[in-house]
Amino acid sequence: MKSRFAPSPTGYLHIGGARTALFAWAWARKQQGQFVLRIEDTDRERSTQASVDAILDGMNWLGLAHDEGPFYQTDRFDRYKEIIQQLLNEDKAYYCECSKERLQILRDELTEKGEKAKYDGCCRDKNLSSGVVRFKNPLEGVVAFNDAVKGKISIANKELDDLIIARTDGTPTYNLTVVVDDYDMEIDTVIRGDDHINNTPRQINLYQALNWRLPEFAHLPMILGSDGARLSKRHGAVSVMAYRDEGFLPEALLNYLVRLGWSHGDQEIFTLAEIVELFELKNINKAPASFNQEKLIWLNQEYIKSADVEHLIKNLAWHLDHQQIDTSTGPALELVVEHLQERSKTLVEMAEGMKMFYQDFDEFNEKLAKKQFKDSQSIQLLMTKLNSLDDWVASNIKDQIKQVCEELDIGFGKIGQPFRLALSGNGNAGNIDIVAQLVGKDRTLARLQMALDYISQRSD
RNA sequence: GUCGCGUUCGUCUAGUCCGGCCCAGGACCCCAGGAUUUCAUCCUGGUAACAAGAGUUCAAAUCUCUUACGCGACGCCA
Repeated sequence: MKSRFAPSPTGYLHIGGARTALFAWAWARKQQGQFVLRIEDTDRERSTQASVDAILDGMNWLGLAHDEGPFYQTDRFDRYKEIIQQLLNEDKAYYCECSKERLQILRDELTEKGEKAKYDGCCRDKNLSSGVVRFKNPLEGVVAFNDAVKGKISIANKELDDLIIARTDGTPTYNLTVVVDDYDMEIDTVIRGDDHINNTPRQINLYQALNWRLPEFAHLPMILGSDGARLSKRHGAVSVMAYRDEGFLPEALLNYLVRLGWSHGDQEIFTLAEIVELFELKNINKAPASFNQEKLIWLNQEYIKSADVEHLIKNLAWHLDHQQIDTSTGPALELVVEHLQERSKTLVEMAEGMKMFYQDFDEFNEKLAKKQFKDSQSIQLLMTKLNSLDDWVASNIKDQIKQVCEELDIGFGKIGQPFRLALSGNGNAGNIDIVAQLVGKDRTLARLQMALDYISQRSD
């Protein structure tokens, strides 16, 4: 069994494409079959190597490995030509010399009359020998197929026209290449977006003209933006790699994507292995789904919370580099990541939260400092106590804080809050004793001194 | 416009094939409590939907028809 993902390289890998790829990949894996990657680059005007690279990068980051390919349609022009010639020889296709202008006028006229704009078959019987090549679509009858997600679909042949299968320059067009490739590559299940659903009857006619067996079709509903319109740039990030940049874990994105239009009862969280094991085409929804960033964030957080520290560190590398955080000196990365795991929605957040352990800062958050840094006595006392601490571990630090509370007869928060701010600069810190331990003795004392300086400066 | 496809809480969805167990369940978001050294996490609870109408039936979210709305296709793009 084989399925495929066949993007055209006219841009980066976007969310919709990624989900299509995921479904095709999951189905192949589930069947213990092969997953084929094919680059549909017949449109040479718009296809770019940069896009090919971007798609490959995206697939790679997601971890959707292909078993065959990537195949490039531009490498297969001889094969397409052969098929086009065969169709011409068998009188199943013909040359057409209608100009683009004539076609445009024809379309305008038909649209005006309220009819479907389709080619009128003008050159069908002219026996021409140059121009574009058109496929002789059957005039009568109905094309019907059973879509694995949409169910029975049928359309009358008279709704279809004679589609162009080769351009004036001889290059083949999509509807021809996709049929030839899916046949040659022995694709059993064609999984693609339902924007292709209207092409399917034309392709089926092509299969039949060629006497080829039909694959199964599974048309996935589109992904919509929050406003119900087709997902596009104005809805925010649509590129898969933008989600890496924003701090998402690939498996979280995959989990989110698989639940967009597919479900297995009430289960929300799926490991990759579970997706493969449980995936069924029949559980795919017919209706389009809206992309909801909040749920993605929730999932991401769930994944971060339960991930292996090592795994997080691996995925964090890009962010540390990007945010220019040098972790070569300072506390062990593992400990910091572990501490941040429960409090980071994204890897970007986590990296930001790491800064206080590896970088010094010049000033405190002004608003918080004004509120928290008032009493120098308690800070002074805390400093003295911490300074004399030999074994710099969280439990001892905690004891010292408690002692300060007792001696001064104040609540934990009274000293805890200023301490927290002193350590972090912005108040974003978790367990104060652990944070202090990780920040280290020297830096902790230096920052408390900074707080003291701040207080004396203000009172001047 | 024509053709195709679709329509369950704000969002993702379960249930629809084989009508009753559904005055519709789960999750995100939101709200209220609780726990906690801030935040976060965690726990408990709550709000909220079968697009509309007609029909079949003892019984319809589930079957049939009509309407509305949405999306897609209608390219020498894919």
